[in-house]
Amino acid sequence: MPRPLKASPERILAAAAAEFAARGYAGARVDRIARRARVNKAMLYYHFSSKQGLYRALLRGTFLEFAGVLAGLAASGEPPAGKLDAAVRAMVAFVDGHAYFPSIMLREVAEGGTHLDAETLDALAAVPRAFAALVATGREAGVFRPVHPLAAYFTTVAPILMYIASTPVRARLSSRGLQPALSTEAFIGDLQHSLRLAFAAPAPAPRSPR
Amino acid sequence: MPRPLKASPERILAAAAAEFAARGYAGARVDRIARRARVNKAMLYYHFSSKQGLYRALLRGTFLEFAGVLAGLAASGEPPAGKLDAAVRAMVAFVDGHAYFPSIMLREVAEGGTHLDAETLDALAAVPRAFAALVATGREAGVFRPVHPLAAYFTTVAPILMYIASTPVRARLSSRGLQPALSTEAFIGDLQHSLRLAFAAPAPAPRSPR
DNA sequence: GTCTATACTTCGATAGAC
DNA sequence: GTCTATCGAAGTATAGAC
Repeated sequence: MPRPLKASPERILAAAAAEFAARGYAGARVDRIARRARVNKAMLYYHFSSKQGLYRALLRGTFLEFAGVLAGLAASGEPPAGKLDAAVRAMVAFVDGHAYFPSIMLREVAEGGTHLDAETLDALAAVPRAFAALVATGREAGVFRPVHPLAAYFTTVAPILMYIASTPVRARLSSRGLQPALSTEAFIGDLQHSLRLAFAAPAPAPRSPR
Repeated sequence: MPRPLKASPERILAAAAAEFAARGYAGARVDRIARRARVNKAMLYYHFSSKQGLYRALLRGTFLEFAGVLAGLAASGEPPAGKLDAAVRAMVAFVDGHAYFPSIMLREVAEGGTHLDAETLDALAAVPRAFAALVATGREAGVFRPVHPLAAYFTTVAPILMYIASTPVRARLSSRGLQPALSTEAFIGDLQHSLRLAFAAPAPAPRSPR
């Protein structure tokens, strides 16, 4: 294996992820990305042709990977309530390996998808679609109430993204005594509990009470 | 009233809100803000001294206003479950008058609060604090289960912010047939329903069943 | 308070040698 | 595939007259 670490394109993508997450598309500097990736700017443009091309390549790959994880869960044999818990866990786990994901997702939503082309939009759409498939199995099994799949998606994903992405702000607020602390484990537990209750089909009324 | 419309500082704030929401802090252009506000750049700097100063002034005011709305709800005499519904409605209504709010909030979270000074952080912290007060009244009344107030805050606010801010992306996805439509009314109804179930204290087991 | 004109800086992108 | 050097555009901010 003569290749020392990672090849240039991968190193560039990793550096771009950190930079875009921390500063946003407009705030990101191509020079900084190149420096972090230990390549020069010309190399970066050689592989990705523009700042925009680099951004889209990064997001397309990330969206598809994330959607793949959710699709795997939806197709698993577990009972639906367990799939929901697993989805929450899986999203948090995904973020462990892709620390830049929440920030970039939040930013792109806020930006209205301005920087995305058709191909990247397709990849983005795969994420809620995979989650909807998961919810559908619960509805078909009669254990979830009839929530709109997209409403369920936002109710599940948005708190996770915002909680994780807000870690630095929450740390600042906590250290200044402006906000109580909340550990990831406690948050995940609370959220899983909330979602189970939120989506559960109402217990059927007993046939003859009393 | 000789003054034609709004005074310069207010027009500048309004223009800044639109620009920062659409493009983010780094993407926002002082020239564009000045042009939209129908003042020149020098005027803008005269009133707000810097791009950063303008941004902070805008956010501080918005955070305090939003926190004020929630604090008013928490202090109302309504039953807690009704306060929760009202909080969801109030957040959506707030956004109607402050269309820029969701994008800016999402962006600032993603950015880690980098652009905020102590004073603006104080204003930001007032928002979850007001919501926690609302949740506390429900817990004290015994009708909410013991969720962490901050977890409840994220579970409530994040879906609303993301749903609203994602309107442009969702429109693009819907029009390309990549995603089902979801009206604001349907979303709000689903979310209110979900949150009522999610936070409700479990019904006490009947003393002597059968 | 309001304007025009401009100084100074930084950024995305490329040319061209190796 | 990799580098150095650099160009032109665009950005924040200010000077100075009114």
